[in-house]
Amino acid sequence: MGFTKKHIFTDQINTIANYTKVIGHPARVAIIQHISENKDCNCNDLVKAIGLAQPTISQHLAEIRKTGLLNQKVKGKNLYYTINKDQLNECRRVVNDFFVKTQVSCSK
Amino acid sequence: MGFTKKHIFTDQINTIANYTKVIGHPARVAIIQHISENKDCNCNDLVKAIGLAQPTISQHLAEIRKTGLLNQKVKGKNLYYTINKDQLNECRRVVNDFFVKTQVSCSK
DNA sequence: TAATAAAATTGTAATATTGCAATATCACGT
DNA sequence: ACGTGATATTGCAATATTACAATTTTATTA
Repeated sequence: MGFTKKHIFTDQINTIANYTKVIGHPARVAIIQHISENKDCNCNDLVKAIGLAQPTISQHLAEIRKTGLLNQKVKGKNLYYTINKDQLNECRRVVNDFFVKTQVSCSK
Repeated sequence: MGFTKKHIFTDQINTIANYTKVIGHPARVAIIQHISENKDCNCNDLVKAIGLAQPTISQHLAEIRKTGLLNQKVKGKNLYYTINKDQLNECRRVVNDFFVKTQVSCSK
């Protein structure tokens, strides 16, 4: 095989896994942190700061974007990224709910 | 390539990614939830409850074990799993710190 | 319009992951 | 010791992921 059998799981479970999967790579953690810490951060800045090639960073950015965690602002030929705070909060809520639910269940 | 360049990231970032990567697969989310919700849950129970083959469940269990999130209790020929609450709490703390740090940074 | 600069896309190689059948291991009961 | 049941391991096929070079796209500026 090689592919994940998503159809056998509930939407709720897939949602949790989708969010955590994005944060499940150090480059994407570093990208999210760098964007949050630096106003007017573009792809090139991330390439320099993180040390992966430009296509690699661009690819990771696309993965993060899929979950709605990024906003883009075009200024001339530059594309500046910021964190979508609402979506980050939603992501945090989903992940936190997983922890809370699990902790409550296993304390019964 | 194909492998993750972990050495270019800080330990802190790799720790976050390691924890979230484990939760980044729906089968592992389902396994963790099922174990937390059911006392005396063994591998066979998970196979029946989740619907993946026994070797697949066993493999996912091994991945979750690597992060220290599981305890094992041998009772005869059965192996019962429970959640390691301390480690789950540590995991929650690491992931929550990531969210807090990111939210604080991008609100400046 | 040509040169430049930034970022996405394409193509590709290497490695990792997912899933399962078959087998091995381990502990119990007979 | 033998059979049984539970789980881990092995081996393998299919797919996904990671990373980068080369190229394309897009917008800007000379």
